Amino acid sequence: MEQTINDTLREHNLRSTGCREEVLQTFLARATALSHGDLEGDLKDRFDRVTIYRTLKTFLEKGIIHKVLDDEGARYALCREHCTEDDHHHDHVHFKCNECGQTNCLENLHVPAVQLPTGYRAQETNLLIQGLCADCAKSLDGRARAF
Amino acid sequence: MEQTINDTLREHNLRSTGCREEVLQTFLARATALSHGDLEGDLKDRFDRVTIYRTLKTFLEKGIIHKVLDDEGARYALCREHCTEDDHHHDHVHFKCNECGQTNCLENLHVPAVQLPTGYRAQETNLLIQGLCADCAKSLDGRARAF
DNA sequence: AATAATAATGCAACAGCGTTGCAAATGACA
DNA sequence: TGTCATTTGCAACGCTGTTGCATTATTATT
Repeated sequence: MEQTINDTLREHNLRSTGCREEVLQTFLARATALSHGDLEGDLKDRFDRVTIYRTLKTFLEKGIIHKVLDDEGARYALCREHCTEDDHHHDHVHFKCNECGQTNCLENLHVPAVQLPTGYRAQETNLLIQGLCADCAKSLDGRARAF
Repeated sequence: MEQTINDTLREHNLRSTGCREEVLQTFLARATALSHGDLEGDLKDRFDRVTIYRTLKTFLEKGIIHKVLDDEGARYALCREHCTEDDHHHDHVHFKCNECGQTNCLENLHVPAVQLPTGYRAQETNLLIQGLCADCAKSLDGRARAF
């Protein structure tokens, strides 16, 4: 694992540093879209806020993570497909649960094509669906039945 | 026009005040999604920043404007359909031009349905397409041909 | 293993966004 | 016209994200 992380950094031409390793580690462990605040919560005693910001920026540029549009501020998630500096490709759907607050990539759902008006050209697409994730929907149903 | 604005406010149970009239006026005049900063630019000599924030918040709650997801911060646009406090309904596409920076509602393009994984429930959907609007695409082509 | 070159970090400072509390001003309505 | 609830402006604050600069760590090279 330790190895995987350093391999990933090296593959993207980045030096291995404590902050980068731990940020990447956190993304792998949490497996959900994280905000800067989420990361700062975990890492602030060991690293400076600014360093975390710069790490996110670097990872974004190098294609290790991608930005996830959220109704409140920015989040980031690992690129599962192999992205590089020049070729970030993400056309999957993002889902935010209004109950637990988690935002996730639905990797295998990709954004349906939309017929734009004449002359318009699409470059990037971002689809965010908000609602209830399977877990929350289930436990809310359970709670409702109890009444 | 002046009349329309006050009617709209009244319909949503809001008092007519200078700031509300001018903010609404600005939305009608600019016909594009506006950020708080855009409004502040136009109105800051007449109204306080905070008042503009509160006006946006009120309009949002009452269903006069809706939030538009943007890659950098929040924007707002008029609700064309008739929304109320309890019933905000927006399933149209938002388009942001990477050249001129404008974000617009494509009212008549609505978001295609997506088959979510089992157990998931959708409540809101937000599709942002970024690229070139017709005007910018055309003028960029023209410029390219000149070389 | 030591070094030099380059890159990353921490710190301080700053700008912008968005919110809150409170006193003063304003709008709606009798 | 006066009353009351609502809205406004102001001051202050916290959070997000950025920049410049001196220090420290990583990497490649000898």
